[in-house]
Amino acid sequence: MNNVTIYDVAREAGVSMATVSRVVNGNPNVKPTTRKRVMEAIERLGYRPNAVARGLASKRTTTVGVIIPDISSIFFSELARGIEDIATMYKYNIILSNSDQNKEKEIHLINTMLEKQVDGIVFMGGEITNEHEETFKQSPVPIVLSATLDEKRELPSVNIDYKQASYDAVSAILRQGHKRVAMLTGTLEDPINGYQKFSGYKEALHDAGIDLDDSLVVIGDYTHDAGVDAMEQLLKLDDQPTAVFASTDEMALGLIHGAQDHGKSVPGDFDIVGFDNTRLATMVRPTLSTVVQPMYDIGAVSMRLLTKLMNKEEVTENAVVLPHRIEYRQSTSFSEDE
Amino acid sequence: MNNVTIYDVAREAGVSMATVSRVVNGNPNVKPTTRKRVMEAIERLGYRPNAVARGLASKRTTTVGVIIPDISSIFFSELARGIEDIATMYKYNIILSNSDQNKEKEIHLINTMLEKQVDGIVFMGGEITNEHEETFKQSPVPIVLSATLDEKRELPSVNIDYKQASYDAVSAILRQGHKRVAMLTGTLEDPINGYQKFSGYKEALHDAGIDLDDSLVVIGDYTHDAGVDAMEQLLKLDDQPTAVFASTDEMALGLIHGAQDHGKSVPGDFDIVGFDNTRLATMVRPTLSTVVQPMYDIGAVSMRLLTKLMNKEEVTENAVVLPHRIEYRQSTSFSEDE
DNA sequence: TTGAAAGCGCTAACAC
DNA sequence: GTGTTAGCGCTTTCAA
Repeated sequence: MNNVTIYDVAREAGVSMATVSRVVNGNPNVKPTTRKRVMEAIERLGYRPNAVARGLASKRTTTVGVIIPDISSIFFSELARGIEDIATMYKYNIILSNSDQNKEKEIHLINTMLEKQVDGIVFMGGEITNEHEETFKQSPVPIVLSATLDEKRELPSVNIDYKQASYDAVSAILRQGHKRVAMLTGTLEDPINGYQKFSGYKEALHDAGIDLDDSLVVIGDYTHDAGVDAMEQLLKLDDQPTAVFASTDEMALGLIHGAQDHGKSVPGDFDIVGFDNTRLATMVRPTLSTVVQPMYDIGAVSMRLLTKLMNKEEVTENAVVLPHRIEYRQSTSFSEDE
Repeated sequence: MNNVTIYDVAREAGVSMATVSRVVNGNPNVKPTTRKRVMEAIERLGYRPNAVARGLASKRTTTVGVIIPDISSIFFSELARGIEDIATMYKYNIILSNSDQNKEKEIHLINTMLEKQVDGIVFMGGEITNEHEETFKQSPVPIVLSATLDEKRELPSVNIDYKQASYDAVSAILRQGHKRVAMLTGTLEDPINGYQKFSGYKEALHDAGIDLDDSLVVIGDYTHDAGVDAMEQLLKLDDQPTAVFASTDEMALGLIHGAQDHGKSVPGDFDIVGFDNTRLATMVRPTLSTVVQPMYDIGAVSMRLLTKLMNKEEVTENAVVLPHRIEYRQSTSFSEDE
């Protein structure tokens, strides 16, 4: 068992625990010969510092909490990897928990993590309610929102401009002469995949002088099957669309496959554009044209921002907005919009 | 800030800290009226127990470490979800770290987690070297291997029988009359995706009286592109295969797309079978026939096993082997092998 | 450059 | 049913 304490090392090396502590923590104020003696004692005894005791004494745990809707999602797991890599770089460990975007779970998880004395939290979620804000406000440690919108833009956060990205994608489609562009979106209750992206779609239509046609708007639950179903629904229309914009890549794949299942071809019969540029985008035929959201970077920047906040460094911009772009692949008959 | 301690609550409620501790920990030996008084004081003061102090005093952190090759992998993230769900069920939190299957990182991570006083570890990795075993042996807390092989079968672990699964898949293909069955495998250094699965392939061929043809064996790095490249390589052969078995789904998708890119059809020209049954298998056309590996369950069972070990419960079987089966979809021209 | 000593906030005997 | 009292293993002044 692991019962060697700093005290045992001190005795073994003939010094005080304070000195051992200094050596372990790389404090320069230790005579080299002493340091050597201590190191040897540590080695001999197989001493392993107890981070819990250290945390209690120092009030820092070098651990941050990460609340994520679903780690098995191809989208969020990429974000998580970005978070973890930067955390590792700054010597932090991560406590990871799934929330399923359930408000009660989210609040509960924040409290659990605060009990565990995390030094900060990265929060990925859906809607930020007043209750969320209340909880965030009570937190003694910084919290940054990652790929998650805070209406008021006062909380630290890292995102892209979803509405603008959506607007750009739909505008690019329209510029190719498409008159009937459908959208497969999330529900309007979903701030990003629903509200923001749909707003961009509407605005792009409006600016192109095209009326919104409700029959071209389908709501999906972000699964591949939702895409397949949506395409089936669109194919039943008398006046079918000639292009479809989906708010996630996975649904876009579903659209492509739904079309293919009915003998239609992409991009022959439909131009399809997705959103996110997950790895799925190149794992389909035709490969998917999509809006690039830099998931890994969003995670990485979120964690970097959190380290600054934890160190009480000066932060110029609290609400970081990363750039987006459109990657043209085979699912669209056009490939640039200059 | 959060400076309310158990002592403050005790004073506020007019009881001792021991009583507050009892209330907080749900100890039944507290008079209901007292409990109520304490609860109210807790509420009034906004007291939040400090899990670090509790961990130091009780020597239990209700936290377990999870070492994973890459959380952004569609395969491992599903496993992680299984682990996390069961951990939550048993009131544990998870410290999650990526190892990239790098031995030094793996060993380092184990030590870091032990410093943080985790109550147990779930380890996902590649090869278990002697150094790994040495480290595992030194651990004061239980470690279970998840989707990871320990040659000697002495460490707690949860897997399926990869070799048998591979054997079953290839045998099923051969039973359809295929004479030239190729395999896209990992390197032989990879215990599971390389060695085990390839062994099953060889044995199936052997039992069917077919000689191993080296030109039909391609090694890939588990990416979609590796599948595309492998198919290109196979298409150059004078004597082409009529079926290909891939050791992961993602590579199998690559095979399908590689064939399609060259105007070949699946399953017309090639029967393709994958391995894992990740969500990708149904996100492709034709949908992928594949060996079902219950990733979520492997994660869940691993964590369940760990809880038993942490509780020092009796464990009958240390090396758990979960069942596998083959799911037939559109990428094979046959659909059962009864 | 080093040591002594006082906590950090809680749990867990043990006593009453 | 409740209180007292040692620690848990470490960091961190403060002195020397």
